[in-house]
Amino acid sequence: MSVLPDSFYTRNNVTQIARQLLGKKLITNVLGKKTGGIIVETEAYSFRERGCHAYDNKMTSRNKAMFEAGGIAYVYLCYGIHNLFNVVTNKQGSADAVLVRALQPCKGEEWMLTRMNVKSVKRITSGPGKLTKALGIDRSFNGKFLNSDEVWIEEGTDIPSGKIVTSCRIGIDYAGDDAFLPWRFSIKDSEWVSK
DNA sequence: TAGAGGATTGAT
DNA sequence: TCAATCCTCTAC
Repeated sequence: MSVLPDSFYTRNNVTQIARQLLGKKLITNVLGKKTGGIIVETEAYSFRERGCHAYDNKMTSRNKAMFEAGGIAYVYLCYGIHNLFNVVTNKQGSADAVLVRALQPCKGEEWMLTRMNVKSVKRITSGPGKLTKALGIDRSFNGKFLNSDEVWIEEGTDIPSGKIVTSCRIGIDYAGDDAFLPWRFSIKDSEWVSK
């Protein structure tokens, strides 16, 4: 199984990357415990629109990872509770990113069950805050390369465009008209996508 | 340095 | 429908 090359991430087309990440495998290796899943839901964010933390090229101590060259992780805390995992894309200085919203577990299910303190693998990764907990991702992953020993993305199944559902992004009402951009992508009929 | 709010979730 | 919970940003 091969890890995605840097050239996958550094393209200047964040929505295409968000679509192509569907079917790929996100894997973490935390304290020797390998866990991961197939990406089934993503959202694209770009500095060109208001839904993005880096809108209008505004760099802060929180979002500076987004301004790095594509191929690293951007992890931040939301609502004081949840770590959200993003894949940084585009070239250095162009702050685009893809939020991973849901996975289909495919590796280390027993560790994920332990982390989530549940007995069934169902729904343990069906949401951006839950999948980071299941995979052991926290803010120490911010800025990590996606070909490191601790987190990486592998080639997976190519999802034909007919199997991809496009919709509006979630939870960004403050973004005005940009909240209606069809930049959320998920695999049709997958039982693993978020609610 | 204080105050407001958020790319969510799960319980009510 | 709402609270949990704390980091981040903005304004003063």
